Amino acid sequence: MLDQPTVGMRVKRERRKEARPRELLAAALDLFVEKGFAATRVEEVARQAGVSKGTLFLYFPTKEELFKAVVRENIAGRFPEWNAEFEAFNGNSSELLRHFMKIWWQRLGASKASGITKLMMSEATNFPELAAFYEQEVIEPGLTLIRRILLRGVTRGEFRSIDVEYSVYTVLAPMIFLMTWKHSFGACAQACTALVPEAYIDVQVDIILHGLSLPQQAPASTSPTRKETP
Amino acid sequence: MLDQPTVGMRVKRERRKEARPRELLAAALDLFVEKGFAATRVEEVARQAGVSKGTLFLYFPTKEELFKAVVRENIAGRFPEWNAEFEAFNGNSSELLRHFMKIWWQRLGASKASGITKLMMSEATNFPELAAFYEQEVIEPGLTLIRRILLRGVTRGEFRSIDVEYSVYTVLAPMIFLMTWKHSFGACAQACTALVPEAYIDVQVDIILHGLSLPQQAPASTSPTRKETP
Amino acid sequence: MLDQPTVGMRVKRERRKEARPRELLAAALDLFVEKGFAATRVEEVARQAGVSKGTLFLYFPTKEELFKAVVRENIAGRFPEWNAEFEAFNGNSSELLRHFMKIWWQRLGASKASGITKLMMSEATNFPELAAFYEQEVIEPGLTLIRRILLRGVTRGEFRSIDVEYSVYTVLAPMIFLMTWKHSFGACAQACTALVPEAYIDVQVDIILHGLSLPQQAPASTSPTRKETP
Amino acid sequence: MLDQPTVGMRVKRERRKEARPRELLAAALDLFVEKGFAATRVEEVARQAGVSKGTLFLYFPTKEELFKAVVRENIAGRFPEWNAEFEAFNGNSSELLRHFMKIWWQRLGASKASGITKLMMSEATNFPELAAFYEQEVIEPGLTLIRRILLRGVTRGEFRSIDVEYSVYTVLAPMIFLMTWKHSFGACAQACTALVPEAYIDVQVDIILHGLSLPQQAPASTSPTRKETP
DNA sequence: GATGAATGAGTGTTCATTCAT
DNA sequence: TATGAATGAACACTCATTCAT
Repeated sequence: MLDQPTVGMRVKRERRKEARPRELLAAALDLFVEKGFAATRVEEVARQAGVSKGTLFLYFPTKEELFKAVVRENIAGRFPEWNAEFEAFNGNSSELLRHFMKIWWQRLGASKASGITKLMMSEATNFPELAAFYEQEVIEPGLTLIRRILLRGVTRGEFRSIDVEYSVYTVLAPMIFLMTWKHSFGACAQACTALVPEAYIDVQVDIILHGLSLPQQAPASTSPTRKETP
Repeated sequence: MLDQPTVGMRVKRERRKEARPRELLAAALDLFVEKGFAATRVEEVARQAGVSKGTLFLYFPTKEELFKAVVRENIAGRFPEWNAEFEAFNGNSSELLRHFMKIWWQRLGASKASGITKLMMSEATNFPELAAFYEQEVIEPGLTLIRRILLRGVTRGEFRSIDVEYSVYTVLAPMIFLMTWKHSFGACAQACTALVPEAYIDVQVDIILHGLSLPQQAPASTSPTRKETP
Repeated sequence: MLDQPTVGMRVKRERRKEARPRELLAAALDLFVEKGFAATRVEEVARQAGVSKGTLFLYFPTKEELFKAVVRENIAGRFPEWNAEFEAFNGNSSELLRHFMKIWWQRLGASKASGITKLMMSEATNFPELAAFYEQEVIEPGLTLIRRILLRGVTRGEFRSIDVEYSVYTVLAPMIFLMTWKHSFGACAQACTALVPEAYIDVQVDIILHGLSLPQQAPASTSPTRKETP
Repeated sequence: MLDQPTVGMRVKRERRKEARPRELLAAALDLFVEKGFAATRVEEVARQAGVSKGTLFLYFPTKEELFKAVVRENIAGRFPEWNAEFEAFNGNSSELLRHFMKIWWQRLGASKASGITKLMMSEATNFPELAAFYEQEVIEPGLTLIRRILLRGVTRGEFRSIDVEYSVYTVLAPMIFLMTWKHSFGACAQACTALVPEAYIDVQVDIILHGLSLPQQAPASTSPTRKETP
């Protein structure tokens, strides 16, 4: 996206050819996030990418495939990297969980890609094929990664032995909530619902780690979470 | 909704006339919750309410106004009742929080009304005015109630002194998540995303109370939460 | 079609409602015959019937269904009448066959409906569902009727015992040919391909009856066929 | 078509250049016959000819011109050969007619060329200029040949004196019908419309000869036609 | 000459909204 | 007041044709 040519620019055919899908995916991400799947017009995606409607269909055979490509490009394709980071991590599991949630926010939650998740929540029931795809490519790997983190903590004796199957949702829920919120009420900012994501995450992590900690000890890391004066 | 006449019933004209908007709103609630805003056909709403398409537009000038009316009609004033319950509660704050989340699920989360919340999340940005209304009438009182519960716990020395402003979201997030999930991926049930709400809530409450508990002690109540063998 | 209101006329809503399908079918017949199935635009059908495109879809859910309705109205629906005539016929089988082919021409072949058959020949391979429908609703009953006529002749000892299964095509082929021809080269009238249908049919019938007659005798009827001077 | 290079072959540039239109015409013939004019995609023609879409338009300015070229290329001058065969034929006229129809089927009807005729029937009205050309180059010589055969029979006292001008259609119709049928309903084979061409032709010839035979005698040849038990 | 990326007018179908009855 | 026939602006997707390379 760095050297993406502006619409008017004359560029070599071949370079454009290679750049096209990227430009289309960028435009599609923008518009899907802004308007949702159904309300986004393929023609507008094309226009925003600086091409004609027909050209879009040269690269993506249907609107649904365009959407899937957006999901792959922005979310699904990142799990290998995250899984690798998980496996390479050396610290204790509390640090791991905190690390995981922080980089999740930095790399996904704070980006436009978080809008995709909110979008899927909204449209899942109306586009079952899309929902199935998303479940398989995003939700399932995501849940698996969280599960592995929690199991690591339990196995290593760092977390108390909780019901892992349901505890994954304790980690997932605040993330999903944050993405959903950010693209709904967070975007219609009233005072009461203003939410500083980083602070929110700090607090969630803090409480979750407390919640997972072994009875006799405080959670391993005493991180710089926001705290009220005692 | 108790004396809502069944479609076939012969009722006095005047009563029907008054009942019309109610029947339309009931049908619209059903369908909006089931299919979302865009995918709901006004004709189907009318049919389900037992009137013609034209009649619907007699009462609601546009589909958007119908949607607004549905949301306004259904957010209902449950809060006075809940606030009263809060004030009358005598047990410790852990029990209070657990009680609150359980009855929330029973009375709201499990009902069709939870679909409204999911809907609002989906459509908030498309209906800013409505979003503001919803924030004021639903979200704000909800957050306030949660805040009071947490403050009670902290004040009474039952919870550790957390950042209350952000901790409310620790309570809110799992509820919002559950409602959203239930009406999205929960409805397209794949194996991996099956979620038994009551069990889910038990686990969340358990972890939250752990997370809020004072360092030196286990959470007050040893409730029937799902646990792995120690 | 007698009192079909002209487009501009103001007519009672109800009367129009009833007339609509007929007007649409008439327009559709015209255009399908003129341009073929694929090349006919539903919008033009609607316009020619004096309604908007949307209205057409109020009466016929798809273009294919519109076509089927045209086929039913103009061809398929006539077999009961023809079958009845067959059963009521009292003369000998030669007269029956001649009678059948003549009224076939008068009622179908000479009408615009003959264009439908030509059209189906052209588009059958591209619209398999339509082809199957046509085969079932038109071709099969048509072949059956011809088969019954021939069998009658053979059974009554009026025709020689031919291979009835293939002889039906001896009767069918000239009719199909005539319809096809009329709407193809017959419409681009060059001298050499001018074909007076009635005369053509007379000759075909004459030869067919000769061809079917018993060896020892001339065909029963000495009809007014065109003959060269002996 | 004998030395048409296979797609993958490396051939001298000049030879390929000359071969191009031929390859394109061959591909176009295949596809037009298989799918009809409208349903054939120029891109597929190009692909099947092993060139790019742009190249096709180098040789044929429009799809219509390609179609015209295909028809012109394929109607071929088979008539001199057939006329010569006619003139050299020594047997009686019944045998001649039977012979003629059989070789017609073997050499033309059974080949891809029969698809051209069906195509022309379908598209004649859309390509009047082409229709005129086809009439002059194919239909007229064909009718003339049939006319000569019939006249021969009448002149030699082998056929009864029928109206030759119209009787030619008695011969032509089953052939046209067979080609049309083969490329329409014959290709969507339902049980009821299955048609074995050779058997069909035998029966047609049999009946036609019977139909043409002099009153007092059976047709000259007692050929192996399909017959029911006497 | 040959390519194939790009175009954009055109198609069947949907649906919120109108309005004569 | 209530109806439901009628509307027409959209929309996803196609494909013959163009033209820079």
